[in-house]
Amino acid sequence: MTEAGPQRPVATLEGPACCRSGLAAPLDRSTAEDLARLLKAVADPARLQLLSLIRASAAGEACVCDLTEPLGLSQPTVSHHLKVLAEAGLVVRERRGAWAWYAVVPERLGELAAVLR
Amino acid sequence: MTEAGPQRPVATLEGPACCRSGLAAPLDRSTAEDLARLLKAVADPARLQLLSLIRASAAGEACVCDLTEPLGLSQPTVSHHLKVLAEAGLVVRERRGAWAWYAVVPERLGELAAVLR
DNA sequence: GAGCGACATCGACTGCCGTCAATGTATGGG
DNA sequence: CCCATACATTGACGGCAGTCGATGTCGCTC
Repeated sequence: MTEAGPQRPVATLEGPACCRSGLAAPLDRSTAEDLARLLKAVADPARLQLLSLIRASAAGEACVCDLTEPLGLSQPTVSHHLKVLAEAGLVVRERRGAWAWYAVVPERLGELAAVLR
Repeated sequence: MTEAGPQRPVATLEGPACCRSGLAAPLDRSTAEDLARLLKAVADPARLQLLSLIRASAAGEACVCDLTEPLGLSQPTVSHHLKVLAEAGLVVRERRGAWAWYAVVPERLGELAAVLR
């Protein structure tokens, strides 16, 4: 059921819209936990490499088989990391035949970057 | 000796200068680990609250005693988190009498944000 | 200088996270 | 229809990270 669950703890990050500068105002516990959850998804060497590899791919997307070797990790591990990234909304998955193609969501990365500065 | 160790694994993040867009090009393992180390320092609810609290303080700095209560954590735990942030270069410490004042380093946060987008 | 107050460090416990081998599921080809 | 391929899930293991109480250290005050 992990496939199409729209109510995930991914956090909105944008409260009342406007120019939220993130850490400008004191964060309450709940908001901080949401943000931390999202940052944890990126705070891993393997997942950072995955994001960079996918982004650097020809069409901006890549399948698992192309990612396993350059990372030097087993296929289940790569799948696991991609799932974490997907649940954080940082990548999207698209089944195409027997393959699963992953593409990064630049807007999501932008949100993350915007909150930090 | 932890006070003045200049050779810590904080990572430079800026390789050959220029406009490094971070995840644009494939990251090698070592670079990814450095970046992840830095992101891990921020990927924690308590530390995010600390950063926001310090930044929202009057003079842009705060002592431990002012941070313990709003976080609802023990003093040793707060000290621990501040040490992690300091080792990542995200905050600086200044002893003033019996108190220790912490201030955020906006440039460091900016670097982090720049790498993500 | 003796005692107090602010912070740092230590040691221990607990839970979470990254990793893999083994297994399950589905798609496509012969 | 059966097998090979691509990917996901499960279960288990090891290590790390967050938390606290207890203790250590430094500066201030009387």
